[in-house]
Amino acid sequence: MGEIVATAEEQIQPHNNLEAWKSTEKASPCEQCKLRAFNICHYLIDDAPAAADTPDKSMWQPLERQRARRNIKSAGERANRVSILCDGWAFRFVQLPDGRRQILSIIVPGDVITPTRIFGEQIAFSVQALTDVRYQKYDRAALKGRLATDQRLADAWSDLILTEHQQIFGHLIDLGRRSADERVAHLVLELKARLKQRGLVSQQSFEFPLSQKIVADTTGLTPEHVSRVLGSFRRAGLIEATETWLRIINIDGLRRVGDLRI
Amino acid sequence: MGEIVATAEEQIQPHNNLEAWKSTEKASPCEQCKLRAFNICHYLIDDAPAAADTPDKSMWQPLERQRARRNIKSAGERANRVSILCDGWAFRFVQLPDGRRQILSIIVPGDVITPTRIFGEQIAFSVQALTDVRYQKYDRAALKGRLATDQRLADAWSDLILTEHQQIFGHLIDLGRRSADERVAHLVLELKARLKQRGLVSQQSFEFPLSQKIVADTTGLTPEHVSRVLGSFRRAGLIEATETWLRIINIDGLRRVGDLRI
DNA sequence: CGTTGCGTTGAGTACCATCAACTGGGGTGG
DNA sequence: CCACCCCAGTTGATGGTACTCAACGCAACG
Repeated sequence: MGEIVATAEEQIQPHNNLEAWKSTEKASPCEQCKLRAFNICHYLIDDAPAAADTPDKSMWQPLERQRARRNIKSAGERANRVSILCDGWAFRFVQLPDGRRQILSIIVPGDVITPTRIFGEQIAFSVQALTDVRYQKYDRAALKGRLATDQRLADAWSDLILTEHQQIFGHLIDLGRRSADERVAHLVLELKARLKQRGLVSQQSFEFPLSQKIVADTTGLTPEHVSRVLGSFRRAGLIEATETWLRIINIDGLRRVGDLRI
Repeated sequence: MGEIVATAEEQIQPHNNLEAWKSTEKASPCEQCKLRAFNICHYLIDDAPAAADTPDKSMWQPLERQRARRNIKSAGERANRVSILCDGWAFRFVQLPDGRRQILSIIVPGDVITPTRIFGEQIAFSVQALTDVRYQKYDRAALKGRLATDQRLADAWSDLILTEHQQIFGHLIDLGRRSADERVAHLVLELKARLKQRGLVSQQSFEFPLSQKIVADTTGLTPEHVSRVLGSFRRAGLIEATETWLRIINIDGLRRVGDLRI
């Protein structure tokens, strides 16, 4: 882990817009959000129909915050809010009584934390913050109301659910039928693709705040083995990584390992 | 595999209502369906609102049929129909170019084949018939229309999607964090629970038309290992099985192996 | 300066895959 | 009617991938 992605931090600063929010919190926190152009918020805010029945006071609420390693939601909890992750990373997971843990999916900035919550109050998994996070809550009923009248928002939300489904299926294939190398490479490439859609990748390098324990619990491996796999990737000149950033050096090589087409 | 569940076939005959349909095919094929009380069709047909805007001619269409081992849908295909499996079993799967195959889920009689198709035309997986099957197709747009006006149907459909989600999450946990024994036991118990909801379990015994190759592709194992696991279950007095039926002898023992609570 | 958490590395091992041979049943064709 | 094949399942031998257990370095932190 000696080699450092020296310039990465200057290139992208996903957190810096938060500094701006702090000072203007009485206005909409979404005002200066750089993700808005690339995620569902575009349809919620910018593209709202002219006759929007909801000047939606919920949109002017201050953001919720949570610190790294704290749970945002717990399995079985009931709630009538749908949250969107404005800043920071999180993950959905299930904790088994004997200590085993399976991470169901990683949530990156701009994602909806619980897209299926529009269908029901309860969720079957817990959500934990991976970094310090801020998120916006929307009232479930109000959202459902808007989905009923705003066709473009409804379509976008449908897309969200379908995309999530495909991600889960990809994950199932990884866990059921792919080797450790394939799983890890695939995870890296998938996260890169998702971050790219949000404008958070530059020069093949991006924020990657996953500890090896988190990677292990996502890919169904042990942390020790993840260390070996990532080590082999590094020695093969495929990637470079620090604690919080990752740069893909040889993307074709990495794809050869883990971007197996479905 | 010597021991036979001698009386099972007399106890339940899930296929026999089809014989009735054959002779009355000009009427609604759903007329005599025994599953209707237990699945989404209840809300589609029996519980239709008085002012149903749709005397839905689609409901009077003859059933589609497909023979065992043939694909019902292929990944990437576009279609504007949502299908409900009236009779027989099927499975959703992804075929990898190198021959590996992962089964995403098993579809039992009464299930919606593609619940998420209401959100979009395309699906990411293929569906294959496991036995001879018959299914009813509904027009996606018409269904969406009814969902918009019929609250109980909409709620039922939401439930469908949430339930499917939870099943998938359970599957992810199995593949990522559970041993072969646990996976197989869990699969058996999950299918039993789902069949029970449809009134298709009697005396702990139920139809089970999955070959060991199918079980292997579902659980991420090899057929040989599935054979060993099922063999050990049989020798331990947990289950009895024929090619198409399965009886749980010692449900507590089986639960101790694979019903680990989430 | 001890502690704690994370990553790395090594040695030994277990679980499951792979390869192979064999069985029995069902279908097919001579 | 029998020979044959094919498929599903079983069983054994062998091996590899990834796990387990353990020790250690290192940075952050109180």
